[in-house]
Amino acid sequence: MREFPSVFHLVFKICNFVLYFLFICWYRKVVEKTVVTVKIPANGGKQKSEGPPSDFWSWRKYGQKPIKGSPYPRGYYRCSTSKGCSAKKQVERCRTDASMLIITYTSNHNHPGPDLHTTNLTQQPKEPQIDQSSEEIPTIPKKEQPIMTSDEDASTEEHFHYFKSPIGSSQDTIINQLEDNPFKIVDLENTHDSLGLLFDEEPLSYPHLMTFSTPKSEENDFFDELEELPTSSSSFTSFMRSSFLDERILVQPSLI
DNA sequence: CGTGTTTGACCCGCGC
DNA sequence: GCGCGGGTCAAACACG
Repeated sequence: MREFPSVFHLVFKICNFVLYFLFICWYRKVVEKTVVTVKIPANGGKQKSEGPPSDFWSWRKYGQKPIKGSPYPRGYYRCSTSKGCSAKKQVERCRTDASMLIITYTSNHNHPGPDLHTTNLTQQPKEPQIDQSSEEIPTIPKKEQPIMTSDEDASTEEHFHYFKSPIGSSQDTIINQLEDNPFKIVDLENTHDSLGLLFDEEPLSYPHLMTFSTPKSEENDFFDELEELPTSSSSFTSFMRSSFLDERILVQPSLI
């Protein structure tokens, strides 16, 4: 009769393991997306500053599709820095706030990024440009774009505000970290209008995107947790907690 | 000539 | 099964 607790414990472990596995599947599918909103100047600018600011990767556009419910198309970019790199990103405009760019990064770079120390900001690698002659920005006619000097460009760069969401857009929620309200959860679908104001408060640095969480670390977490599996009944929740903390929003005001 | 963009066609998942 | 919407492919084209 003393076997009962051990059998029960074994079943519990198996269930725990299955839950781990299911969670990892879900986690990889959903959380591996990194959503970045970019605030661009409302008064526009020349083409160079219209696209997302450089993240030091080289991106190649491979498609563009109109999105239902949005007047702006979505551009699809693939990393061209290295062949075989599966890193992708989608660039679209906020449907309600044309000054907001929503960049969704998927997958990860499988190669080392360019050396930031040797990368001159004035000589940034080619970045996806949102050609104003195309339909990417239908609201800003090309001829009306004011010609900006390089200094204006530099100042424009400071107007880009970045936001990294630990949860993919598929959940329609983002977590916004502000000084007064660090863990405010915002419904993305309903608060596009407020995003600009929200993110104006906290400029984020872009180089984070160079090294956003990799599957390797997640795998390590996964196997590390697997090793702990028999020891704690609350390991699942702690794992989830730690995993989400690892995917915390990166806010670095150092570049101010 | 190499690289990147454009754009229509195609594929696939999902809901009805 | 069918239609729809999102994502990708690939040929044509542009550019330096």
